[in-house]
Amino acid sequence: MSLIAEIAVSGTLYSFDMLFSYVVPQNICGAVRCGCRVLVPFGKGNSRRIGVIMRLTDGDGSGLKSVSSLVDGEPVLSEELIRLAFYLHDNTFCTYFEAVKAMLPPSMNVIVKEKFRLNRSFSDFNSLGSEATELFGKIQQFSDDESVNNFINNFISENGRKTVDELCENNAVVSDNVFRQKIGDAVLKMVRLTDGYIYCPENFSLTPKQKTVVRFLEENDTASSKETAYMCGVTAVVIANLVRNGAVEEYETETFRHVDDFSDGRADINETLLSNEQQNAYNIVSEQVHKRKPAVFLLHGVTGSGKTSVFEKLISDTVSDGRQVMMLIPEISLTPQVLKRFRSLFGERVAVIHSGLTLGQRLDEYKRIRNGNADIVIGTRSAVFAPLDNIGLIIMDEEGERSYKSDSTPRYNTHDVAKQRCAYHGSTLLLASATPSIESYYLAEKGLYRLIKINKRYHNTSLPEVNIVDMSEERADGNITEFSRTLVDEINFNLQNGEQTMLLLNRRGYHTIISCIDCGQPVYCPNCSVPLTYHKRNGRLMCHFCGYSGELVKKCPSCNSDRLKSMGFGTQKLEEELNMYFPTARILRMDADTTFSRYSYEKNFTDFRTGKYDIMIGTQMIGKGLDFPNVTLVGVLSVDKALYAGDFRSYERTFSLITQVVGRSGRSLKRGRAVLQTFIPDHYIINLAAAQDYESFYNEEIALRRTMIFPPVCDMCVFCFLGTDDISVKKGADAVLNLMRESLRALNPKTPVRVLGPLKCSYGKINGRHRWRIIMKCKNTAEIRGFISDVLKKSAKFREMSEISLYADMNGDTGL
DNA sequence: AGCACGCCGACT
DNA sequence: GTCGGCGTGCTC
Repeated sequence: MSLIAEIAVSGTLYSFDMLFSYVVPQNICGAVRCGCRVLVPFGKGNSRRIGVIMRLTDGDGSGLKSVSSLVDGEPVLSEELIRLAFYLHDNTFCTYFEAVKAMLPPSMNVIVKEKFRLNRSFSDFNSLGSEATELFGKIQQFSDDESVNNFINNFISENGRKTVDELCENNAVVSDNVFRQKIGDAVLKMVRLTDGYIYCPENFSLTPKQKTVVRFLEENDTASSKETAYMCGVTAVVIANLVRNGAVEEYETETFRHVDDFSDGRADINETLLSNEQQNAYNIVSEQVHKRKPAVFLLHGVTGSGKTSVFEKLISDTVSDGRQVMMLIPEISLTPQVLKRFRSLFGERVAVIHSGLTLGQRLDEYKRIRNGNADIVIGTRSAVFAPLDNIGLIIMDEEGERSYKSDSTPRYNTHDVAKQRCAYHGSTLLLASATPSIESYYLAEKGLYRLIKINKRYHNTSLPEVNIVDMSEERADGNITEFSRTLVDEINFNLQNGEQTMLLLNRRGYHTIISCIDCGQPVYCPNCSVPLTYHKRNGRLMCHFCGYSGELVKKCPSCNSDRLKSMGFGTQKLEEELNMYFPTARILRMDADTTFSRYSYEKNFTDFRTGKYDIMIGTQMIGKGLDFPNVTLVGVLSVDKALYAGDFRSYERTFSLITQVVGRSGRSLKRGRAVLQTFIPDHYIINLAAAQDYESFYNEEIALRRTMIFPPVCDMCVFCFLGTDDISVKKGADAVLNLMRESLRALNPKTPVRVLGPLKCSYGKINGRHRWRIIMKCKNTAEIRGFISDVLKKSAKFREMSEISLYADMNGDTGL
């Protein structure tokens, strides 16, 4: 009998993934525990791979390979998180290792490197075969360890590692494992011209692209590599070549960001005063938290109802009961003031997890949580895996946001993971939003979630007064600008009264695209099926999906006509019109083009809040969770297109967007106003959003979902096929469709399963990969998940699928 | 995905 | 008689 470890091994494909069993060698038996990372030999070549021990059993180890070495003294995953990894594996169709990896901070991605050295006292040549003896002879010619290591590594890459392994087994060569933890590499790569170039430019012969870069650096002295590449419209290769021939040098700066900003001082939770409705919500949830039994609440509060104050009280209450709190928010970079607020209330007991931290900082926060030094965790989606061991309460703010659904492997839904954790810890899940997801409200209606409402705004201000403006009338009256007369009047009113205005644009219409007057075709990205957008800042056409950048074309690529026009409500046109209407207004433009680093958002928002601007203009991002007390007017320039985005959730999203952004208006003492510009003023979504009438919207929408059979009435699994050749991707999808039809006949599930497709995805090509999808309406049961897993595994062996990748996504986006 | 095995053609 | 093409099958 020996100790057997069942291990989630890295680098496996879903089609052959499983837990792999290894014998634990005697010398590390005492130290090995579940949740520890190990190094194991894998595959024919026995290359070393990292893995995580998921189970330990006693058994017969004959025929099994042995664990090579132990990486961690202490487990990196608790028993609960290991269970959660199994859950992720079973529910999101990912490999065991992918599931495990999602729960660890990114800096735990160790890179394993094997380092070889020669045993110089080795003499037992009789035990070696002829090839091994010959190789040993060659290795002996190197005098230092470094060259020995290089030679052996080269030998392995050319000849495989069989002979080297023989030498290792006989102790002629020793293999050490070197782990390189990737931490602290969150630095910004900067470039500048070298002194050598500045003094003697004539010594360098440069290609045209290199010249652009050099000219750019002459003007700007220094810039980040990324920005330089962006501004010059070149790839990183050009810069790398300049570095190689010595004209440009690279250096690094810390991406500086103050996480621990306590400058707001200390705040006292007792100063938070609750309204009757808030107090009632607090009482209900708090009572449940103390019961220590899992339960889910849906807090539906109108915009500006002060949900955050309820959260604060609940958090304080839960931690004083000796339990931990997790607060999840959709996008952390947009809510710095929330963070500051929590820091000032709870100080260092708060840990923050989000992508803006450096890897080192993230690891520190992770350790603080694991060691029990932080009992309040605030973070985005991935923070749901925080290594807390005694959770009392999980809060999901703006629970209807789609960012809670992961769109890369593992494709989990944060709601479901949070529920798993609550079930384990006996904790309360509090979902909160002004516009809950249809799914959540449906479950609340069915009595599975307990619904709590806050109907009044905190300061008792009424909801904004909304004016819906029919843009077709404006056009008919000869107004061809994007600003209706009503909106212009309202903005002028605000300018005169020193009050602030926010303007929301639809992202699609915001970008300028170039299209041909003669054939009507827009200029497309060569890798993706989206039109390129014109960037004023670098004067180039760029693709937002793959990062392609090209010269501004002079001729239409489809018909060669030179009559091109810029289309869309682009930046330039917008600015011209703003200048025309409001020549003296101070305007803050928030878009990806002006804000290179996402952290300039924070500064911009602060500047806006402190009154340095009169008008803020931007896309979706300005609608989310921000609190600007002096904003009394919100203008929605156009969101019509979002209603027809081709996903069954388009209405839901548009309703939510309009409701949220209109709710930004008049959050303090003055009543707000809003102007909604639209070409379809009678559309019920627009009217219900204007009235902030969530319940009526829900009733309409759920009726629609029932007749059409869409979630939450059923579940939807999307099978997405990707590959370089469009026709073969379609063929692969067809083959898999056949398989599905056949196995479904044998399966005969309790609820009907409907399979649609294959359909081309709405973005038919991204990054040069064509995309097709099969949509399956079903009920998300263990049986159906087994079926899906089976289809994925079987189809990987199809000849038609050899060059095509496939993933399944349960209840994700169906349109993409 | 790697990696090795294996079964056929073209070379010394 | 051997080198190397890439089809097939496995990964504890």
